[in-house]
Parts: sequence; structure tokens; C-alpha cells
Amino acid sequence: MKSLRYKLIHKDHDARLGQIEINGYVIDTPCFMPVGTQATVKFLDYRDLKEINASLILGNTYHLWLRPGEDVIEQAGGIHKFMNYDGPILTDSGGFQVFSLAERRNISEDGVTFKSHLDGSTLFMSPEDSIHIQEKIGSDIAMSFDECIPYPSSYDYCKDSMERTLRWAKRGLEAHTREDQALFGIVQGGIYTDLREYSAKELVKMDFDGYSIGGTSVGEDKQTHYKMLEDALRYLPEDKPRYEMGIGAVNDILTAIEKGVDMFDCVLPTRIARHGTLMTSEGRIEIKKQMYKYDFSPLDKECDCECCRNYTKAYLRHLFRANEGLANRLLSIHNLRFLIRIVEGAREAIREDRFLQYKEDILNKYGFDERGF
RNA sequence: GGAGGGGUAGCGAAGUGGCUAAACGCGGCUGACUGUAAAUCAGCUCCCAACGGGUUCGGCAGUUCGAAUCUGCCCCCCUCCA
Repeated sequence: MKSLRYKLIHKDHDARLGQIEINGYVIDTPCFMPVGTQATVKFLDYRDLKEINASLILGNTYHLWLRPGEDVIEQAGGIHKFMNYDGPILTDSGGFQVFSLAERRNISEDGVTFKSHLDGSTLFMSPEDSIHIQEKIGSDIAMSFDECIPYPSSYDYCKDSMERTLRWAKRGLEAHTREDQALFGIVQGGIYTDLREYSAKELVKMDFDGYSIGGTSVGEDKQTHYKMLEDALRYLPEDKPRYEMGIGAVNDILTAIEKGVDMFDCVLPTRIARHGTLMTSEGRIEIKKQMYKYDFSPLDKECDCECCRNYTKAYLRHLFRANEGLANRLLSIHNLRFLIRIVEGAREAIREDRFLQYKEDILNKYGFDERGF
């Protein structure tokens, strides 16, 4: 529990420039974390991740538990060796699958029964199980097992669920033994201010290594989303990292940074890349469109990624339409690099006390719609 | 010259008297995507002034209340035998 050190370097209003040190890794924050659910950021390997200047990446407890199984990863010498990634790794607890696989699970006080999406078998995960699996996986930062609450949910449901998540957090904390692995608690409470407050305060009392804000961006409007974020952030300590889970739209990221969030992850950049949608400095591009058939310019003139340095839109369009795997790789590289570059710029701006201007400039210039991509 | 098989929407391919403007796949066009059951998913794809109408299943002519489906002739393609 003392493996993680957070250093707050500078504040520009509420935006924070900081550094996380863990197991010899140094992570500049704010940071964007690519998602690699199954011990791989889909289509990228360690060289690609280095090239885009990724630092933390995610793995997923539920998925790795089902396949290949945590024992395999443990015997491989941990997830870093298993996937050959020499950078910090964070694991999500399986709490998101309580939400995303809702139709195939059952929640009880003790934990969650899942009907495996792979073979239909019945599997049970308690908060202690989640922690033990994450310890075997060997991530640098683990998450408490929680329930990501759907939207909309009633006050009573949010309250019961949030309180159960708090009990699970405590159980997980007590079960956690690895000193070289940090453990974060996750604030829940739905859209309700008093529930978010209670959740945050109770977690802080338990003294986690960092705090996550969960259950946002699950269908609520932006205004509600940002309110939920503030309602949690208000009670979190300055000397610990804050992580808003599952956020990847540009406006969401910049807004969260403005409010004092340090870490983000999201499948959005990689997923939409695989589906042919790219975030660029000139707005959203759907690479499959006919208008790019003879467009021999790079995807984004301002981008320094491997894709933009070496290939044209016409070629990328061709690869995409021909269903060639290289399209998935190159486009994923671009979208990830795009977001990481924005966050790098944010760090610089905070250091120079001009973050608000930076945010405004980015949002004006890129011309994304209200979705933020 | 003889014997078989076949011609269905951009392509491939079902259908062999009404429930068929015609399954399904591909291709094409739209749209969605935020702690990854997602290289996925949804909608559209004969024509039109379209909650209705107009033309279709190689061509023409028939049978029938009704034909892509049955009959005749013609055109084209494939296989085998001479």
C-alpha cells in the first residue's frame, strides 16, 4: 500500500499537474490510458505503445480471469512479462462488467454471479476474489470491485448499490496483500449529490492509494455528467491521484482535467478507429467516405503519429474498405496518439497557468460536436 | 450435328402457380459507438411527385381469376458426345 507516490507539482485553478511513481515507473499526470482489456491494446504491440508515448495501460480482471486465467499470467511472471509491456499497468476490477454484462449476472451482498459469455458456465466473483485475481495478474494499480450503476436508476437503488460497493471496497482493502500494487477505491452514487458525497467521504476514510470516479458517462447528459464528477471530486484529498473511469471524448477529458482529475481511460479512441472514425485537428473524419478516395494527404497534418507521418487518407481508406488489419492498427495508433497529445498539451498548459485558454482553444479549433469527438 | 444443364435486382444465389418487389450473402450508402461479449451493431439499397403508385425475374407470344414459377418459339451461356 505504500508502493504508489503522488506528487502534485502545480495547480492552475483546479487543474493539476502531477506525477505518480510506482514500481520504478514515473507517470506524468494528467494522463490518458489506452484500454487493453485482454492483455492487449487491440492491434498494437509494445513498440506501438512506446511510439505513441503511452504510459499506463489497462487490463481487465473479468476478461483475464475467464481467459487465459490468472494462473497463466501469474506463471508467466505477471502481466508485464506475459504481454511484454514494460510500462505501468492498471487493472479494472470487473465492476464494469457488472454493468455491461448486466443481463448475464446476479448481484448479491457476497458478490456477483456471472454466466460466462464464453461458455455459459456459472462463475462467482466476490470483492476478495477480484483483488486476489488482480494480485495474481500483477498489475501496478488495482481497482476495488464495484458496481457501475446504470442510468437512470432510482435514488433507492443508487443508495443501496453505492453502500454495497463501499462494503465491497472495505472487504477488498482488507483482502489486499501485495505491497507492490496500489489499490484505488471507486466513488459511486449515481446522479445524486448526497450519495456521491457519502461515497467519496467513506472511501477517503478507508485511505486508498487513489480514488476513482465511476458510473459516469453511462447515458446521462453532459451537464449531469459533469455535476456527478464535481460531487465526487469535492471530497477527494489533494495528495492522492483521481481517476475518472471510462472517459475518452475530448470535451469530457478537458472538462475533467479542469476540475482536477488526473487519469482517464477509454475504449472510445480504439473502438471508433476500428470502425473508421478518426479524431483529427480538423474535426471528425470517417475514412471510408468517398471524398477521400483520391485524397493523398495525411489524416491529420498536425499529427506526429506513425500513421500520419507515413500514409495518406486514400491509402487508409483503401485498407479500411478492404478490411485489412493494418487499417485497425494505423487508425488506432492515430486516435490514441491524438488524445495523448491533447493531454500532453494540457500538462504543458497547466504548468504555464493557461489551461482554461488551452481547453477553449482546443474545443473551438477541433470543431467536434457535443459528443466530443 | 446430338444429349444434358442453365439464364432471377450491381455481383453471387434462393424461390418452381397466389402469403413474392422477390429469402440470404457480398458490394454500396446512412447512422451509432465513453472503466471493450464491439475488425462490431442498426437502417437503407428496382423506379417515383412515394404511410401511396409504377415497372420487374433472357426475349416474344400464350394458358390462367392470378405466372419468376406452366406452354410454344427465339436468343445467349456451360458440360459431354460426334
